[in-house]
Amino acid sequence: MTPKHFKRYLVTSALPYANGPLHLGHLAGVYVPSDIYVRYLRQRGREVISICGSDEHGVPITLKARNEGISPQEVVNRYHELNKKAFRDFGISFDIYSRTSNRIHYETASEIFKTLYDKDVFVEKTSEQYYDEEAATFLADRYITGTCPHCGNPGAYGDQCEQCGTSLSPTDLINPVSTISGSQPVLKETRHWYLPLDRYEPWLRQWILEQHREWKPNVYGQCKSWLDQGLQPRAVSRDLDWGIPVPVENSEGKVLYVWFDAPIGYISATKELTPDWEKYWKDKETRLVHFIGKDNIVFHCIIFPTILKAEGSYILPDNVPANEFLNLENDKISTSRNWAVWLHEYLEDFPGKQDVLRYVLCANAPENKDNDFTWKDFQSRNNNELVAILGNFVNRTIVLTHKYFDGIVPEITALTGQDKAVLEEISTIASGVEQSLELFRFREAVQKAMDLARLGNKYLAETEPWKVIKTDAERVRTILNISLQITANLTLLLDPFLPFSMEKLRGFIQFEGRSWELIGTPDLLKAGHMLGKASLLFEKIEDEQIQAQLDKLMKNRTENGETEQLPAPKEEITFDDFTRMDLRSGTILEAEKVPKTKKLIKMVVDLGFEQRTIVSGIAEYYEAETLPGKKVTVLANLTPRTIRGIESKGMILLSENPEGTLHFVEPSAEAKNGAAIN
RNA sequence: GGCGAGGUAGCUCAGGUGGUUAGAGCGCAUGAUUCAUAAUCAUGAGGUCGGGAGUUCAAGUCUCCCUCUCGCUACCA
Repeated sequence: MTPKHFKRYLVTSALPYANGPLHLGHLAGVYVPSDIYVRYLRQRGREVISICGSDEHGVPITLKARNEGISPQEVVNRYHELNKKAFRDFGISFDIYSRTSNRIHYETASEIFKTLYDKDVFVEKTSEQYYDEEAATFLADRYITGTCPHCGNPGAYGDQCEQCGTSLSPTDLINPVSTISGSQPVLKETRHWYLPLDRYEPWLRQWILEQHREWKPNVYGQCKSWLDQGLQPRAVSRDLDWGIPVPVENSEGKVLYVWFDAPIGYISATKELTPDWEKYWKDKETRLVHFIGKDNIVFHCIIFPTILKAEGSYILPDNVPANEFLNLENDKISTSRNWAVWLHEYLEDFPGKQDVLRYVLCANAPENKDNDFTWKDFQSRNNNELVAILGNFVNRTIVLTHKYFDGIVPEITALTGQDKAVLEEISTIASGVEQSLELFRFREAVQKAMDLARLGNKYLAETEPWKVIKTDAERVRTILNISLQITANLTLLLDPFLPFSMEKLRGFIQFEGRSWELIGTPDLLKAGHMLGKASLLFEKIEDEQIQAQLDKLMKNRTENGETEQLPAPKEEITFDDFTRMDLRSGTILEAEKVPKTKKLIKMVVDLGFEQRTIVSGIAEYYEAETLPGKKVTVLANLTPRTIRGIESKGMILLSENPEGTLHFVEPSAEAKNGAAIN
């Protein structure tokens, strides 16, 4: 639990995927916590490096490139630079921000693959996958479209139908079409290498479930869930032309699967940073910590450690403080719906306020469960905490010092019991912050750190220097000296959280100290020291600014919202096509939920000429008991299909709203059972 | 359906190994104060700790059942 036995720290932050810009969810979940952590460690003088970079391989990038008519490299170049700049702008202090399209990464990933290959770690398997004969290439799932077997959407992708949300495999699609050439793909055998996670399961159980019980509950639980469900071998290669070529013979057209090479990017980046990289990756006295979001838990807790373990010479992560997700104004952040706050846009609207966002995201970080970011909360934390508590204390201290002592730190004349208690309290607060940080409890840490500013305000309120000055100027010297010491200590204590503001504050008081170990020192500022020029540390955020952000979000929502969610018009058909469908009016006689399913209801429907058993996935929208007597439209000549052991003869027609709710298409009351619909 | 994570004051959250009147911040009310960006300080009101049963001298904290939210997974128009 206590990290004392570690000599040095290797901190990694999830490599952002280089096919889009960063939003505040990324910052809150991964980069703000990791940056606070490494800044704190540096300040303590610990040996630490912070590693990050762009993850630049994988199918989505090739798709984006294809859509825009540019090369994958151009896509990743664009977002690598954009995201690198966003991190820099927000003071995320990586020691290196690398990228997985670098040569050194190709070498590192290839080497590790080779090592595992030579050790016979992989299993080779042949399977059938779609192949585009015109383009002479295997097709990734996303490159295949076809008709969804479930909802009939003709534009479903090979991995998922975006209309009904079902996840698919390419062979499920009806009439599959290659999006590359438009031709009909054929199934062809292909050979791939698999990482046999199942063989490492006993070891993983031991290592995680026994030896890392201290991991956060959400992380530990997620791992347990995966382990209990049983691990399967996972393909480490793919047929694709964008990525790291599989470094063995007879592997033309095959690259490493992006999940295999991405985490190795941490290693390559370390190599790029320092020739001394091995002491970080191979010395047991290094503490490896991965900061990630919850979507990455399986890769960092199960797959990557398995790779490292199989390789044999690397250390394993000591902790993986994964955060949950941040919602935005009560809704999931969504890139495709443009429901997000983009980092570069934030800085345009709130220039110079990166610390405000860092603060709010830390204080409200989704550490244990999904959390909600609202602009109103952003405003109130800024106005009530940063401005009113921290900024205000600093300001009143500096203003009083200028007013009474011309900006020169006055000397201590005599210490009262209260003065001593306040000075001692500084160290107590600091050690509380330390404890929280060591346990990755960042929201608690920042809360505790702010207590020092609260203490300062309380001290001023109780000692009332503005009153005492009229009767006892000597006493005021001590009071302001102590207030200034608190201010100087604040610059140290809050620096990991608010680096820009503390830099500014150091300028206000002309203080140079940086070391964490100085915290608690009662004379950081010597008597006679001249303060610098000061201004306001934080400013209020007005309602109009908040409303503008809300309006911007709502505008985006209506623009790419509901209308685009409606399915695209289908291609024209003939009357003949239509008449092939035998649509009938019917009435539900019986209905019961199919046991052990979430969505299925089994119904008996009266079609006049006969009674049919039909299974339908509507249990999430209708109670079985309410259904008997309901009139429905039935597609009567659909090929029967056995679902959960029940033969379903026909299909009940339902309308589906953009948000996914289902509603019966009901014939009017006069329609008799079995009446044809045409 | 299976697995996992959650459901604690109006809001956001803390609550090692069960033990006196369940905590913090914000919000709210009242009072004090004016050095300060009408900021600050003090006091107070507010909780059947999702519901039920059980173990125990004693449960927010352990066991079981139920319920709601989120994630993964299965099944599925």
